[in-house]
Parts: sequence; structure tokens; C-alpha cells
Amino acid sequence: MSAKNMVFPNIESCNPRLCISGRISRIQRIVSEIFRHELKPYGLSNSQLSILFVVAKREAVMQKEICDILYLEKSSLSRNLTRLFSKNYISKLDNGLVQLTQKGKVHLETVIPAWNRAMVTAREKLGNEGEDALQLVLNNLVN
Amino acid sequence: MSAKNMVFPNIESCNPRLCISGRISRIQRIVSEIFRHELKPYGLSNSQLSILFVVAKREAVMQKEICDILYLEKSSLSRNLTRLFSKNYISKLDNGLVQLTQKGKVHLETVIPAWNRAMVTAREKLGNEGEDALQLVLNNLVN
DNA sequence: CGAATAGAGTTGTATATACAACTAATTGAT
DNA sequence: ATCAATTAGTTGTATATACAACTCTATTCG
Repeated sequence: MSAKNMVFPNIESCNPRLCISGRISRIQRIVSEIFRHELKPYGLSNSQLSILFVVAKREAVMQKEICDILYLEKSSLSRNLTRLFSKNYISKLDNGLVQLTQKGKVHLETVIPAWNRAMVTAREKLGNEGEDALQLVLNNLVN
Repeated sequence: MSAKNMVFPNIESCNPRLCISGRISRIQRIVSEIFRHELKPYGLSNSQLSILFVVAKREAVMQKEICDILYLEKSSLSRNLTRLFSKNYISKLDNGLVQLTQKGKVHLETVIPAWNRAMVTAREKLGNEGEDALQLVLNNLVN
């Protein structure tokens, strides 16, 4: 049998539509678009907003803590923070703790209505059972 | 009231833990890590594998078709394809259709067992109801 | 105390992704 | 048939992300 006639049993029998990574990536691209477009006028990315949220709720945090909460690699966070520093939304204390600046608080306060609009749009698509399903997926993964 | 004493009702009342984008991003980082580590020895990223899967199952496809299936921006796909071309896993026909090369088929066949291992690991975490929930989320988003 | 170790953070490098602006090619309308 | 408009794809630019290798600091142990 020549190479051209080789058969590929794995390729033939696999079902890529079941790929868990692929399905999550598609979900991620669909949903992040909703938030990206709402947040764009405010100059904040989804990631940046999620970091601001953590810092706002914790008052003063170690980077490590943010990484653990967001499941984010320390180097990814480091670079995201650089962008937030340069916009003066956060500052770093002597002991390394990260805090929102006054400007950061004011901006976050301003952005939240846009975030709420994105949440409404996303919820319209997901429905209640979709949102519950999302939480179930997350719970199963983190436990 | 001075600026320092300003209150931020949106910040105080919002619940970032409910953020749909944030929850999906965390899910994505957790799951993609599983697949990334299984695929790494084979020199394929999650995205590259998902593209190979589409091309394999369709035999010959337009880039636009791949984009539609994966919810991927055309420029993102264009650059992913460049990396797959350079590894000689895919080729482009005169009419622009993308195909797997023989080398691409052989490599994909080789990689699928690793993909299956990642699927097992992910399913162990998700459980059956987690996997169903994932599909529900995707279905609600695409309809 | 002083060396070894561990932990937090940064930087180099690579892929992934999107948007905007562009090119090329095809299609449609008159 | 020609010109306009749409469509596919590429390239410039920016953010997001991870891993590896590094620095710096703090802690632990001999």
C-alpha cells in the first residue's frame, strides 16, 4: 500500500466537535466580543477590568493574590499591570501591594454601567440556565 | 465633601464574581493549560490543532469557512495558518482552498492520542454534567 | 552569621487574538 | 462591458497570555 493510500483511523474516528478546549475557546471569543465592544469607549480591556475589580474589592493586594484569583500567570499579570500603571489607574505601595488610585476608582465607577450593559447582553444570550451552567463548569474545574 | 471621601456606589454594589466574561476567561485558562501541556511535545498549540481538525474533516476548505466554524477573526486565522504552512502541515490550492498535506495528516494522526488524554483529564474535572453544561452554554450562545 | 533556598516579580521570546486599513478578486447593476 | 460594491485574504499595530530565565528579597538551616 502506497503512502497515498494510508488510512488514518484516529482522524477518521475522532470527533473534534466534542473538543472541550475548542468549545471553550469558541465560547470565549463570542462572549469577550460583547464585553470588548461595551468597554472599548472607556479604554479598558476585559482583562484590565477584571484586574481593577479584584484590586477594588480587596483594597490592597499582592500580585500573587490577583494571579491566584484570576488563574493568571504572574508574567501576564505583570504586563497587564504595566498598562494600568501607565494610565494611572493603580499604584504600587512600598511593600509591593497594589491599590486603585483615586483616578482608577473614578474611572471604574464610570465603566461599571457599560459592564452592566454587557452583562445584560450576555445574559440575554445565555439565559438563566446558561448562566447556571457556566457556574457549574467553573465550580467543577476549580474544585 | 472632599474627593478623598467620595463614595462609589457602583463599585460598592457590583459583584465582579458574577462577571460572565471573567468566569469564561478563568475557565479558558484552566482548560487550555491541560491541552497545552499534552500537545506541547508535538509542537502544536490548541488553536493550531483546532484548525487542523477542521481542515481534516472538510478535506478542502476556504479560510472563511474555518473562521465561521471557529468564530475566529480572519486575520487571526491568517497568521495561524502561516505557522501551519511553515511546518508543512497544510497547503493552499490554486483556488485558495486549504488542505492537509500528507505530513499534516500523519502528524495529526500521531497527535490525536495526546488530545484524547487531555480530553480524559478535562472530563475528569468537568464530569458528565459539567460537559453537558458546557455544551448548553455554547448552544445558547450560537443560537 | 552566612549560605542555600524559596518566593515574588520582571523581562525575553513566542503564540493568539482582534481591529483597521489595505489589496486582490469577484460579483452586480446599469 | 464597465464601474461600483462586496468579499476574501494579508499586513500593521496593539493587547493577552504563557514559559523560561533572570533578579531581588526574605527565610530557613547549619
